[in-house]
Amino acid sequence: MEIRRQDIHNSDIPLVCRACEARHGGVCGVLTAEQLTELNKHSSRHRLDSGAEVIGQGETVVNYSNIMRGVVKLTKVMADGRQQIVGLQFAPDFLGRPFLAESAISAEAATESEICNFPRNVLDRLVKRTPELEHRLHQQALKELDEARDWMLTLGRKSAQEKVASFLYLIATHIDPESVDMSSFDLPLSRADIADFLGLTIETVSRQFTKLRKENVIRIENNRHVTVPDMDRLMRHAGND
Amino acid sequence: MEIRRQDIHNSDIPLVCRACEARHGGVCGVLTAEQLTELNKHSSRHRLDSGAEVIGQGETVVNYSNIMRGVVKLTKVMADGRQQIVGLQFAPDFLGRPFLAESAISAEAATESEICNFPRNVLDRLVKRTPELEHRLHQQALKELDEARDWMLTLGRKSAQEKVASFLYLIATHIDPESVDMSSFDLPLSRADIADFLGLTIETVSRQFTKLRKENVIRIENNRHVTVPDMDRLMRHAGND
DNA sequence: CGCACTGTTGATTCCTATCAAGTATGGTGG
DNA sequence: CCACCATACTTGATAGGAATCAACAGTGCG
Repeated sequence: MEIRRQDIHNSDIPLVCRACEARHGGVCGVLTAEQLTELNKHSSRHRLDSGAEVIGQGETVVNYSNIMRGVVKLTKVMADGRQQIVGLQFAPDFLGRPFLAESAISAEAATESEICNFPRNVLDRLVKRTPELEHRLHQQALKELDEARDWMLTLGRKSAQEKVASFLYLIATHIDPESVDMSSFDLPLSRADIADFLGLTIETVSRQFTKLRKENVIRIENNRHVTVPDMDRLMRHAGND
Repeated sequence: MEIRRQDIHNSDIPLVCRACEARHGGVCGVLTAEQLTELNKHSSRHRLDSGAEVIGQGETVVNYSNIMRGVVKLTKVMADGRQQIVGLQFAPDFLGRPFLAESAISAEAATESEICNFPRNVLDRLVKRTPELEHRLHQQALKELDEARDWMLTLGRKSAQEKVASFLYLIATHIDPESVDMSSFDLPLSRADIADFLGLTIETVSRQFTKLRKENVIRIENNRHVTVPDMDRLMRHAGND
C-alpha cells in the first residue's frame, strides 16, 4: 500500500509540483510520480484577483482546481438577485463538483488567490483508474457536507449576534491551519460577503461587529483585522457550548 | 467491467436481497452476488416506528443503513435545545457517514420506516476492496452536498412563505420518485418537524400553510394530505423561477 | 479635489417569534 | 358509550429583532 509516493526522494516529481505546498493537502498527494507528470502536462496555475470568477452558476464545468493560496467562496443566486454563500474553501482544498457537467453554484476568489487548474476530462479519467484518488475526493466531499450541515444550523437557528460570532470562529480556525495562534487574523471577506454567508444584511453585520467590539469579545483594526482575546468567550457568543 | 451483476438470472443473490426494492437504488446495486451474500450474513432489517432514533448526535457509529421504506430526518441540536433538520433521506438512500467513528448528527425516522443495517467495519472493509462501492457512496455524498447547499439558500435568503412552498415542492418531488403524478401526497413531517427543517416556528409554518391554502396554491386534507393543482405556481411561490 | 467604494450609525418599518387561547382528533379508562 | 386527557394544529394579540431607508465617515484613486 505504500508503493505510492516514493517522493521522499522527489525522484520523478515535476518541478512545479515539487515546489507546490498544496501537493500533500490537495488531491495530488495520492498520485504517483507518473500520474503527477501526466496531470501536470495539462494543468496550469493562475493568479486570481479578489472577486475573479472561477466558474459561474449554470456554466459548463471545464476545469477542476486546487486552491494554492487564498480563499474561494461558493455562492448561489436567486432569479431576483438574492445571494447566499454556501461554502468557503481554503488552500489547499480541491475545488469542483466531480461527475457533473453543469455547475449548480458559482465560485469566485474572495481574496487574491492562486489556483491550479486541471481539465475535467483528464481528471475524470484519472479518477476512474485511481481508487486512491476517488477516495481522496470522497473524503473532501464528506468534509464539505459536514461543514454545510454545520452551517445550516447557524443559518436556521442562530441570532444575528451568534451568526457573526460563528463566522469569526470559523475564520479563526480555518484561515491558517499551520499557525498555533488563531487569536489574530485578517478577514478574507467584505461585510457584504459576510452578510451573504450569514443570511443577513450588511447593516446588521456591521452592528453586530460593533456590539462584539464594545463587549470586548473582539478588537478590530482597519475594518479587516480581528483580534480575539478569549476564544472560548467568542465560542460562547457563537452558541457553541 | 460488466462481470458484476449477472443477477439478470438472480443466480446466487440472497433471497432477502432478491426481494429487496432498494437493491438497485441503494449501495447494494454495485455489489456482486458473492459480496451481497457476504454482506447479507451480517445485515439485518428493522422496522422503525415514527420518531424512533437510528443514531444520536455524538454517539459512536456501529451501523450504516439502507432505507428500505419511509423517510429519515437528520438533525442537529444546540446545547440549549434549539434544533435544525439538516437533511431528509428517502428510500432507497444510503444512511451513514463513512470514515467517521462519531456521528455529528442524529438520525431518526420521520415516518414509520424500514431499514437494513450493516455493521460499520464490514462495510468499511468492503469499501476498501471495492472501488465501485466507494464510487457509489461518493455519488451519494455529492448528492447530499448539492441538496444541503440548495437548502442553505432557502434557510438564509427566503421568506417564511417561500420556505414553506420550497418544502412542499421538495416533498412533492421526492416522496415517490416512481409516481408520475406528484400533485398529491402525504407530508412525512409534522408541523414541528417542518419548522425545524425551515428554521421557523410551528405557528409561522401553520400560518403559511393557511395562507397558501387560501390563495388556492394548495389544498389540505386531514392536516397531512396535500394537493397541488398547479406545480409551477407552487414553484413560483418558492422563489424558484 | 471630487468620486467611488466600503463600512458605520440612526430612524423606522415589517416580518416572524412569542405568548396565549381555542379547535380537532384519537386514545384510555371508568 | 362517553367523559377525560394528551397531542397536533390553528388562530389571535403583542413584542422584538432584523430589514429597510437614509445619512454620514473613512479610504483609495484618477
